[in-house]
Amino acid sequence: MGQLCDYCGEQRSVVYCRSDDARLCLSCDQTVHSANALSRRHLRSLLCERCSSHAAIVRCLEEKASLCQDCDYHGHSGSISSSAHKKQRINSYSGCPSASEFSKNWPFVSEVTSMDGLSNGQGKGLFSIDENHASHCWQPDVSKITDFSTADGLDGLDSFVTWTGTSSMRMLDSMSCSVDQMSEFLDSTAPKLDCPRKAGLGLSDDNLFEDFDVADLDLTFENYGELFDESLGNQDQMFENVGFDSLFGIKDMSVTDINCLGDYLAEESSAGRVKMPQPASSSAVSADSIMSAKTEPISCYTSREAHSSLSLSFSGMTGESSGGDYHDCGVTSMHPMGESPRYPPGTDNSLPSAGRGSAVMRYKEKKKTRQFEKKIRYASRKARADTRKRVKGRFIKAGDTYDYDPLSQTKSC
DNA sequence: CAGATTAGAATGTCCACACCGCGCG
DNA sequence: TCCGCGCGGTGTGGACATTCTAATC
Repeated sequence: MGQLCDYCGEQRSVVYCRSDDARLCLSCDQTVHSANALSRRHLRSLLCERCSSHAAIVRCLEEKASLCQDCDYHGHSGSISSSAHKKQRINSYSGCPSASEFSKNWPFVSEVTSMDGLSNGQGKGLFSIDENHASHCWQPDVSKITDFSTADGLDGLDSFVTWTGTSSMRMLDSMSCSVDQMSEFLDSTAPKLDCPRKAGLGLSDDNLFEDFDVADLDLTFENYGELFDESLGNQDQMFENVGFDSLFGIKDMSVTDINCLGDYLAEESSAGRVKMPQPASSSAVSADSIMSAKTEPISCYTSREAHSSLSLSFSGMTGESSGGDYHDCGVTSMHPMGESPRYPPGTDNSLPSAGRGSAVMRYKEKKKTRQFEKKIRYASRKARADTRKRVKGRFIKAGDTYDYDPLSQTKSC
């Protein structure tokens, strides 16, 4: 028996909402996410049937179970037979799907639960997979998120791709990594990639980093509009049309590519040819940490758990490499599990050269004007803080009197 | 050359509370 | 629409703890 719905506490939870960090039954999912336009945008996915904790990203056809990253990995990496299981990717969705929409767009969703409480009452029995669409393509479709907020969501099974083996996309939590390290790392690795798919990564492309120095990259953004090409007019459109990957010129990065990159980096690192940034202790890689991340986009994958120390992250990184100038860019870089970067349909995913050029110009302009020295926003607060009593650097209550002797390290009232 | 140790630098955390800014009547 | 009130969150600096990096053995 799975976990009960976080909202009603009665029905079995079926859906995981990342934004709310909530596990909901389908009825409550519909109720909660029909409240307003913002909640309708929440990306949800099916709940892992094994751990009932995380969003499912794959459907194992053999086991007829929807699994999260961890459960998929642990369940399918142990033996050859299990790793050969056919699987299909499960995408996220938004909007407020009715039962019929659910079953139409996700016909594989059948045996998991009933749609008790759904308004139209059609949803008995939902989760199953049409194996006619099974193929052995390893490369999941990374382009689609079912959007039930629009009239034309997904066209049924187009959103599912089947492969075998583990999903193996170990997503990484943020870790400390200076821009210099990142730049050095990219500079040193880009030309050397010896991965069959490196062309797909774009890392072998000499032009990729032309006039694009990561160390110069200003990753401190005022808003998402600055991050993307403002010429697009509105940010929604930007998110619709531009993936974070495009920002960095890495396009068409499939899971295979990521695996190759991970493998390559592991080899290079172990051989000492690539110095990898040392992960901070807080950077323990876990799906949990990712799922709890408040902000989303930009993906960091490695190919295997063993490669978890090779993660790249842009969290807390800015374009300034000098010490003490780190600021959280406010845009951490994760594709939540099972969620794909969104690319403009039917196009390549590279930033248009004109847009890229303007982005570079805007960056350079901002770099000229930015100031990193501490700026006092409220002089009155500073004045107050300057006169406030402290003990060991900490503010103390105004009424308290401390006879603090720094040598004795004790206090008396 | 690899590993252990050490020193110094960098970064994060904590505290109290005035005040800013927002929502509400 | 404007105004006043109440409330919650923010920002402020110094000491200390923790983490990271580089140098040395």
